[in-house]
Amino acid sequence: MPKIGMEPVRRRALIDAAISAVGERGTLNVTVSEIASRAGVSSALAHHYFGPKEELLFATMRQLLADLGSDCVAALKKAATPRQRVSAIISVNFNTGQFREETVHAWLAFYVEAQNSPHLRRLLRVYARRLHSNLASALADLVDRAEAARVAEAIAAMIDGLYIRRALRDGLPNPASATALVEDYVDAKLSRQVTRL
Amino acid sequence: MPKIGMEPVRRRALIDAAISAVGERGTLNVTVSEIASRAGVSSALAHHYFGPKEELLFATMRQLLADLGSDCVAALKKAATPRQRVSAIISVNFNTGQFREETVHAWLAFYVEAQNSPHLRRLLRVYARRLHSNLASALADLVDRAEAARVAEAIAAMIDGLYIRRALRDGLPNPASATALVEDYVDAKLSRQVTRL
DNA sequence: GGTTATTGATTGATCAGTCAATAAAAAATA
DNA sequence: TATTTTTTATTGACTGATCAATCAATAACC
Repeated sequence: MPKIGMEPVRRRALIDAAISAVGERGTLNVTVSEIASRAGVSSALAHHYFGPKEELLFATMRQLLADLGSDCVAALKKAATPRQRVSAIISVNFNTGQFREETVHAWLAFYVEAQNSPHLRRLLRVYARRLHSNLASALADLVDRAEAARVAEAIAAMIDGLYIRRALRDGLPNPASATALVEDYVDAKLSRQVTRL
Repeated sequence: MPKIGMEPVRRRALIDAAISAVGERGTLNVTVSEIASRAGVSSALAHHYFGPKEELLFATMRQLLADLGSDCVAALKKAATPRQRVSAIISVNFNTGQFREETVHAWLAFYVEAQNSPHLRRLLRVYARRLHSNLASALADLVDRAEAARVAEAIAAMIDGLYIRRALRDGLPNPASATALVEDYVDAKLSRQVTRL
């Protein structure tokens, strides 16, 4: 059976399995066996490729971040104006795969685990900073720099908060209304400022 | 040694110990022994009073909610105008014991656990609904009803989001700036509306 | 013959939950 | 009042389950 070159295939399968297992259960308290069996392999193989369980979870988090990152890059590429760039970032968070129930639960689980694990914490901070800087740089063209930083923080908080509420109430804030809520905030803020473009 | 009438004392001590254990570790994955020893008793006693671990955690969550609730009632009592009532609610979330690092971590942990436990989910939903209705009723005097509901949702999301970010970055959004951010949003929204009061 | 893929079986640790035993307070009974 | 009985408080020791991690063994590849 051993076909060679299996390593990348298995790694990816295990990570995908981990995402779906964590997402479905809503917690990082999933067993290695559970993940492995979803990926169609034994738990021993999971350890063979990833070593300790933590390592597999780190890889999973990195994958989640990478997915969001590439969605974000793609969305920004299509945006022509600064205001559109802001909308693109908001939209990515609510309208791509990110806002699926499963993914939302996984994100939340990782957020909590980051409290314990400096490594996970660092990964999440990278995401938070990138989100913030993307927003702030788009906003910097629309309002003054200090205000841009503040608005970016508020938008980011609203996005995170809507994720939590999405996870809690069963699917209540749907993508469209979540997007509308954040956009409305942006409009409210921008309408009081002199736009530079 | 057995002094009678210990039950309420021990229950309270165990709940307090649970809050601080969960808060410090940032996860509900604390052992009954850990909680019990913080409370100065054996794990067997914890089981004696609360039965299964879950029950102790439910009681802990209920305590957290009750604390927030009474802080909220107290703050609302001092508010004279609708606008002040909105501010009071915002301020409670950021300026009382609620925004301490420990408490924030505990909240987050409970949020995640609620994904698995319908019972916890119900408890949290009560909190979310109360927050929303408090906000919406205050806002209903300032903007039209539909808009009030939307703004309330946005404020609630921002509050939750700032909690997450507070938990993630080490203490970055301090109470004052968190409050300012939300207040600024409220002002931005209200300034575009005809106030009725 | 060395490398890669794969697993079943095993080990060791951790924990939730139980239980029998101890002791003091309170209640019942003599 | 003196005694026995019941109730309440408390724990150490134990049990059973769960799981992460290891390892030796098997087999295909090159």
